[in-house]
Amino acid sequence: MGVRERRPVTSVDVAKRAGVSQSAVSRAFSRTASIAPGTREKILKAAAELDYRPNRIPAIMLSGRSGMVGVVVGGLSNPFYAGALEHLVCSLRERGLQVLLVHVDDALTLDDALEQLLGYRIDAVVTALAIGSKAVAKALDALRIPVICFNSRLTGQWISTVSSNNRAAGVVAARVLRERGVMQPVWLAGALRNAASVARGEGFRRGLGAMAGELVSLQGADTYESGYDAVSAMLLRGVRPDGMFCSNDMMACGAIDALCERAGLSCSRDVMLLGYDNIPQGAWRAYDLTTFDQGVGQLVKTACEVLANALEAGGEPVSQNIVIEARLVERGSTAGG
Amino acid sequence: MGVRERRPVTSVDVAKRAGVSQSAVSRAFSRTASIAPGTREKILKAAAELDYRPNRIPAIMLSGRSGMVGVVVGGLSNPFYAGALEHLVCSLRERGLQVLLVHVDDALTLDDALEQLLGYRIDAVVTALAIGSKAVAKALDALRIPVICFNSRLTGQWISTVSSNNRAAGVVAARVLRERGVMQPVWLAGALRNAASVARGEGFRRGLGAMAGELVSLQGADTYESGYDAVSAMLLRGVRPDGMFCSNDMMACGAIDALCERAGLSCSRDVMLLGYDNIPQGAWRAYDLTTFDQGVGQLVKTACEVLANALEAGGEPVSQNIVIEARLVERGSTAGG
DNA sequence: TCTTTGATTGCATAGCTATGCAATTTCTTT
DNA sequence: AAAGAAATTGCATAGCTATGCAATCAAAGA
Repeated sequence: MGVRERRPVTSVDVAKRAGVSQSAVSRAFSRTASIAPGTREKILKAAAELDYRPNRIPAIMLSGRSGMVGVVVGGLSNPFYAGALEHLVCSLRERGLQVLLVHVDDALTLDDALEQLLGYRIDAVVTALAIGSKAVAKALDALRIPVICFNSRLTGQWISTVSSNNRAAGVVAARVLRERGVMQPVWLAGALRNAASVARGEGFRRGLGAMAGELVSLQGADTYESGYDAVSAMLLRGVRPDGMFCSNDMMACGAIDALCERAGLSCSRDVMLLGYDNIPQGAWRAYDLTTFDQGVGQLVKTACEVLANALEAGGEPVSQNIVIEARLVERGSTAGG
Repeated sequence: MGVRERRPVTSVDVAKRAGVSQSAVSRAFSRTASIAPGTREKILKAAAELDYRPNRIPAIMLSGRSGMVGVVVGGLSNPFYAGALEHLVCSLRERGLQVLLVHVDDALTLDDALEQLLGYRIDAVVTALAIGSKAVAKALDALRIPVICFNSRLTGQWISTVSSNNRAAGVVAARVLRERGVMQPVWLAGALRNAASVARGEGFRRGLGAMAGELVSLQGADTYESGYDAVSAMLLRGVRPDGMFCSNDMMACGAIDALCERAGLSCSRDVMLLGYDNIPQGAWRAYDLTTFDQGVGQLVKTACEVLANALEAGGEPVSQNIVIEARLVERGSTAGG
């Protein structure tokens, strides 16, 4: 048998074996093309025997569309983002789009990463970056391909956003605490440049109304540790809250642990507490956290629809901004008693 | 100015503007090619003015190498996998490899997904699937490209594995519990087809030695809920453990919560408990979980090296199996008192 | 100055598929 | 049965870059 050829199987090989032209092979694998059922069957049989897989690369060259979407993530350590990514990958695949994944620490990495992705002629970009600056927006807009951002305030000709109604949720959080007689409310903010966090804080303050004067604001950084540390410091300063709203669930868990461990305060009995994101860990019995569910499924589905619209716009920039209401999920941390 | 052309900028456009040939442009963007510094500068300037990005697609056709690696994940809801993915994406990018991400629920999805990925001529596959069957191994091996699996027993000409020493860790877990006077050990297993879990259980049983007769084995499914439920059922049956080894941290957290809530048992004071994976949540104060750290960094680094080897093998199948020792991380859940 | 060497550049091509168009075959209709 | 309509098929080509090869040019040595 001589040397085993490693040359990949092409449509020409299949055509030869099936006794048809190369174009027939191409059509056999296309859903829309016109081809006789018998011919298709014959070709698919030959293809299976040769273990032929249609090569998408030449098609990309011809159409200029790769069918790949660049997905930029940062902070997968937050289960909310990990879950969102999982949903996103599935939804995009259902639409025949592949995910080219990039992880980003800072703006520098982002530029680099985008350069590389552009070489692959990605059709669009989806980002779940919590933090976005004007520079980032500019870099994304310069790509001249559709960009979809979650919970971001980035703007641009090509940039669409899908966000939960952070401000409204903040108002609701305040109402819940007021209704239950909270006298000393505390707001635990996320990273300074996290637009969603800022909006949640604004809503909370507004919702507190007359009580806003009593509000104590803490600065966190979106992580469990930052929540734990911020609340520990607050306790050392002698502040004794009876109600808290935390910009996300990770920090909320940190806050609960600090309250308990540093001051013996029990969440719910001594302090009512709300988080945001509805991560699985918030439902763990040790935390039993009241929180806001952004509806990851809905969020991702909407993002995909926006994306599909933008891709069909035929090279014209599309910019939509969609807001989805978050749903309050009440658990033990606001049950009182 | 007429109609704005949407045709993407090609190397020919840059060549024209810079007054050189198309090949010169190609060489200007290549690190190895021979080109005069002045010429390169001139070309890069023209390229920047036109906003030209080298297109990798034609190069893929010529070389047959896409520079993309298919990464198959399932269960990103386990923070261990989410973290591993994050590391992996970064490490691969440092080596100039892009990540084409696929999420998989079951074997069916996998076949579909692989079909699609093959169309993009991926150079290799990396999987972090906890669960692998013979059918999966066969499907992967049939791709005739390097495959790297984490913590798996999949075998094949093209399949390499990188695993932590699950059995040895199980032995260590048993020793820890024995040394601290545990009389009623319990093993909480992960999903049945999870090879890593099986190995951990075997090691644990072996490490218990004479005490293995007392061992109570529970069946979980790798999730928090499954751990909570399995332990709750055990408590209902009247079993009162004083030492537990859980196949992963998620289940360990569920176990701790069930012990406390269903039987008022305190982890550490009444029950010594170990997990596996060292997920961030295990370090949260509410759990303070002793666990085994697989060393994600090391694991991923090794996987990338194996991958690089395999890619350099020039089409010949490569199969390595590397085992890394897990490190015991002692925290409060085994502190006693 | 002439030859030799090395560096730089351009030409031409390969790589594989999808698709417009024309040619051919099959089916319908009268 | 003939003509027209519809379906099917093959031919030829575009799409963009990297690279072997030959040609050109500059520099160095004789």
